[in-house]
Amino acid sequence: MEFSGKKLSSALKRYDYKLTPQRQAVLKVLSSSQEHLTPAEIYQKVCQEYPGIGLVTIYRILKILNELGLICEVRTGGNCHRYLLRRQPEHHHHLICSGCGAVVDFTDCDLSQLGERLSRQTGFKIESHLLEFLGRCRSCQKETQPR
Amino acid sequence: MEFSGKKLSSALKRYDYKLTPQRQAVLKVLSSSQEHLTPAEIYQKVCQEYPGIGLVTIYRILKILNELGLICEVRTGGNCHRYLLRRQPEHHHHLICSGCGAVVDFTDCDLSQLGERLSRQTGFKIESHLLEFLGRCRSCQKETQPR
DNA sequence: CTGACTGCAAATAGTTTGCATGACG
DNA sequence: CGTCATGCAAACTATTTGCAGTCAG
Repeated sequence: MEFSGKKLSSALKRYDYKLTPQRQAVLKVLSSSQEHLTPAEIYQKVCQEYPGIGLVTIYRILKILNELGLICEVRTGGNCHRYLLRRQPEHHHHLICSGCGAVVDFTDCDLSQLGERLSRQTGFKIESHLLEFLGRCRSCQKETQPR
Repeated sequence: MEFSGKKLSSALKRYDYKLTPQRQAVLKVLSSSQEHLTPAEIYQKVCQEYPGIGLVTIYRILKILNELGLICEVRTGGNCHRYLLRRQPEHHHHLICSGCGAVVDFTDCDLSQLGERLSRQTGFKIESHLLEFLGRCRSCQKETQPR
């Protein structure tokens, strides 16, 4: 819905990346979606706006954006990656429906204590964490339950 | 090191799976490893014991074991899956080194409250969760730190 | 004996790379 | 204008599938 494209563009410039129409199109798609998109989905959406773009380009742009920390990469248990614009500077987590693959974000987690303890115990310097809850959303609960 | 192969075999039988030498070999490799192995790594180890096995077979066996809940599947941020024998019936989590890919397990996490709250807020029936900490192990901290 | 299991080869899916053309700054 | 970016095709990696022969129960 939103259009934080300006910020994104300047971020790209700041790192000496050129602002090509393809990149703008990808940024626009990402910034106007609340969902976690696969490269293929992004590709399709971008095609509507910028036909002729190559899927390869999507991958390359996503790679850059990910390295710059502008988007966040999720592996939703499935085969391929999904990307979401990183709106909050803080991390966020996912609640994933094992039925339909829907993803709900949440931010509140209190893992700092656990992180500190692990750091103390293992000597690791902890950089980040990934927390995913898996479950079934309301509508999928009504369908066949396993076993 | 350990050999819980007996239990594994009976588990397979219980579900009407045949106990072929290939499956035994895979079970043996899994039960004698404390590390998270990729299908390819498992393949190589099994080959020493049972040359001529196909990588395909590894995949098929892993799929079965995973469905039975005997092994646990991890995506360590990388390209491919890793599998570990599920020794404790309870879940466990991972602390992954972004430098060398080392994986440390830990079990103590207290997410029940968070899970309940999420369940209440979203209507999801939460089945499991995945928690991964990413950081740098002691030796990797000494090497080049980014930026 | 018979259906489940294996192994090969080929197919798929997701992603990356090489290279010549094209365009941002 | 020079360099970085793009797009195509091909390469690559991880994984799955079709099929005929094989073996555990």
